[in-house]
Amino acid sequence: MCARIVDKEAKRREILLAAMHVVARHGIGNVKVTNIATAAGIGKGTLYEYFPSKEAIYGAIIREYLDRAEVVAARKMALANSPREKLAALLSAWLETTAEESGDFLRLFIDVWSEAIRLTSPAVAKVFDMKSYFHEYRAFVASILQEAIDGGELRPIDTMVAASGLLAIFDGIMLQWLLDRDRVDVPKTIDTTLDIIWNGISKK
Amino acid sequence: MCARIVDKEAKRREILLAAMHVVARHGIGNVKVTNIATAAGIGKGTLYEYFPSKEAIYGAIIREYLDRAEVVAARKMALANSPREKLAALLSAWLETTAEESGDFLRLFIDVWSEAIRLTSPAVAKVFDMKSYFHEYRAFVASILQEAIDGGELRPIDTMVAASGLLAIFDGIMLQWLLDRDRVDVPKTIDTTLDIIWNGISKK
Amino acid sequence: MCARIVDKEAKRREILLAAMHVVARHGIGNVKVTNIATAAGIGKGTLYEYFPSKEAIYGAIIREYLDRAEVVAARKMALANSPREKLAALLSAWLETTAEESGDFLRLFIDVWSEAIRLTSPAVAKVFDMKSYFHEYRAFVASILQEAIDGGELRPIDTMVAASGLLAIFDGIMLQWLLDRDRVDVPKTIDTTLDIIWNGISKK
Amino acid sequence: MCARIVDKEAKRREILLAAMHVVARHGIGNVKVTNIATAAGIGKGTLYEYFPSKEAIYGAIIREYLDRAEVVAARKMALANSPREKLAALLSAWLETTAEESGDFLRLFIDVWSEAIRLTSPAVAKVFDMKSYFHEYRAFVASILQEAIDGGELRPIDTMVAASGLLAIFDGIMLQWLLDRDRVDVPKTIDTTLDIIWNGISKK
DNA sequence: CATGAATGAGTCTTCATTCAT
DNA sequence: GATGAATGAAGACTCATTCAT
Repeated sequence: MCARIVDKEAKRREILLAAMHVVARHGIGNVKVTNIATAAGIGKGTLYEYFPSKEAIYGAIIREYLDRAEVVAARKMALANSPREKLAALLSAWLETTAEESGDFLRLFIDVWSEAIRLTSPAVAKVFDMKSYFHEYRAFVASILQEAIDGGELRPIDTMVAASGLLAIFDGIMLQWLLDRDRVDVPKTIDTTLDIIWNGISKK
Repeated sequence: MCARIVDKEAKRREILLAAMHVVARHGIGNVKVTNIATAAGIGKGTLYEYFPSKEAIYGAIIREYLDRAEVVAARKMALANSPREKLAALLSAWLETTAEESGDFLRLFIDVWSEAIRLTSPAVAKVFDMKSYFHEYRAFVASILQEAIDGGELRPIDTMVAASGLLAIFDGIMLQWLLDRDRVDVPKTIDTTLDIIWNGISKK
Repeated sequence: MCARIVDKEAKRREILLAAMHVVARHGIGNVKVTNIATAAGIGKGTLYEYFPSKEAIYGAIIREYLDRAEVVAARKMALANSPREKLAALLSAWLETTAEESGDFLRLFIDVWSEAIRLTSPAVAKVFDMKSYFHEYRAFVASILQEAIDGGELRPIDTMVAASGLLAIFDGIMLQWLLDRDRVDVPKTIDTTLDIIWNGISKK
Repeated sequence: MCARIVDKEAKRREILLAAMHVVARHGIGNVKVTNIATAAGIGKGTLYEYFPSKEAIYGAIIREYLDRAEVVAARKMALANSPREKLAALLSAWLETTAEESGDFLRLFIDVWSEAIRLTSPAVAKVFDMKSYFHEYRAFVASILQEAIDGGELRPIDTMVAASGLLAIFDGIMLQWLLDRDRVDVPKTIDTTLDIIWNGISKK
């Protein structure tokens, strides 16, 4: 008696975006389904028409967050002309995505990690395999480094290890920013550190 | 004057250690007081004889974790003869502390960060000011770098930024290890990365 | 827009009435939320959809009790033609209200006082200021006495003091009834006592 | 191994007095056994050497409170020369007892009533039968009135009813005082009301 | 399709009582 | 006799999920 034609997929996305905002603002541990429903402008029950559980929403949020970063990265990397620029593109893509919404997604960042670590959550695990995801990511960064080594730009090093270090820089700085937004100049820190590292492994 | 004799301080510590294990294993968000009590081999009510609340236990855990790292760091740094060695001492102190207890404290690591971020929790905030703590830590690392610069070993750089980068690398690597213990070789990664960085900012 | 239709206000009242019975029967200090929920024929959680806390229920009960008395009193006083009748109307209004529900509210009576005293309970205090309430009540009774004095029916006395005495008699008799329902004939006691008092302050 | 010779009865009384203070100060519902033990300067466990339960302490407190009033009343009544004076002696005895300890026992008063009403508490019921107690008290007051009637001082009335009214005055005024200590002048109110009543039932 | 009222399992916390020393 | 550490039953409250409308 209350029918309404709706593009399920579009609405699902709408809800997801609302959920992202709520999670970003309140932290993944403090979000109630009511908050999300209200933010999405729908009833609590409707939420369960689009997501099987709260956990599933979390999974989708993480997925979305990572997807966004990937899209931005792809766009930026398309414009990069050297391995050095590619790396900078990659890191700044993450930075931008995380800094979106005036930094509210920053909270999401740590929560992504929290969830990533607790592999106990099956609903999140179902969405995708974080472990593999990050491993592949590391391998990708390593391949960029390898490219630079092959090009004679960098001296031969363990690329996987260096890749870890590089990604670590980003992750770690995000953490610091999260804790103390006023005192950490993220772009500058990333830039300087990347410079240092690049210099450290450059051939000459 | 003839009551059961108990070293309250010792028992408190015992409970704390049990709690650390439980938190490390289950994650700070999934711990129930019952778990802790059971792990400590005591009744639920007894817990409250030693800690005013669950939150207070969390605060004490974080305090303990950081204290341990500090003690180890102090010991290691006493043996260091150069800024380079001091830095290595510092980083490996964190590494060791985090890796203690067959790696269970690793999980604690991310939870420390999680808690650090949710400044909403007053019981934890009361224990100490995380923000200041990490700022001072960064300043300390910066002073080591400055020492190296003054000694002519490193070229002049923004030491605070470089300190951020260094700590970030460490934190980030921990995160990666946390996610994928098998594929990330932490000591090697830290060592290699530190090498790279040192090389990157060395004078020559 | 097609949810279960419920008159929240009506249901709230329904729950309140159930709560009143439970409190009247068990005494305000021995009531568990489960009792109230069961009595109201709802789940524990549902209670909290209508009242923010147990304390708030108490506040609402007290409010309800006093409101009832006031309504009855207003009705009765509208029919009173003399100060003497007004007083009788007032006292019997309290009597009737308290004796309602086959005397169960009698117990409520003492609990109202108990709660009134423990001003520590903010949830109850928020509902209304007991102190002022009873002061105004006393003043109202005093004004009736003053009316009788002005009309030459009573000799001049300290009306506030006499009002205190009058209300005290009523309260005290209720207490006695509460303790020993069989041996205290409330209407008769009130009537006789009011007669005595009126006689005691009548001009002639 | 920790023997100590103690006059059990004296110590029991000591504890009781401490308990009275605590209950008077905090209200019967907010007292913890720890409070009482601390106030009595003994350990929690020791309490149970002298009283079988918390409830039993309450019973003893009520008993003590009533006993005190009785002692004072007996002393005062011995000096009274007329029924009128006897009644005044009786009421003022209660007043003084209740007003003891700068009014802290006032709280005890309402709690005595509360307990009296909840005949559910067997531990208190065991100490004495409140119902009979108050009935006998009423009968005693009635006998004083009868004496005055016999003496030709008062006109013949239902003495039990009048006794109820008289006691009610005291109880009710205590309640009012409890609620609003500043605005109720207890001695004056009792005096005035007694005057009124006496006048109301005096022969001429 | 949409809803939000209803729910009860699950939490933290309190505190009277016990009992080993 | 004295103690206070230990306890667990009990109670207020939360919230993800369901389902009647």
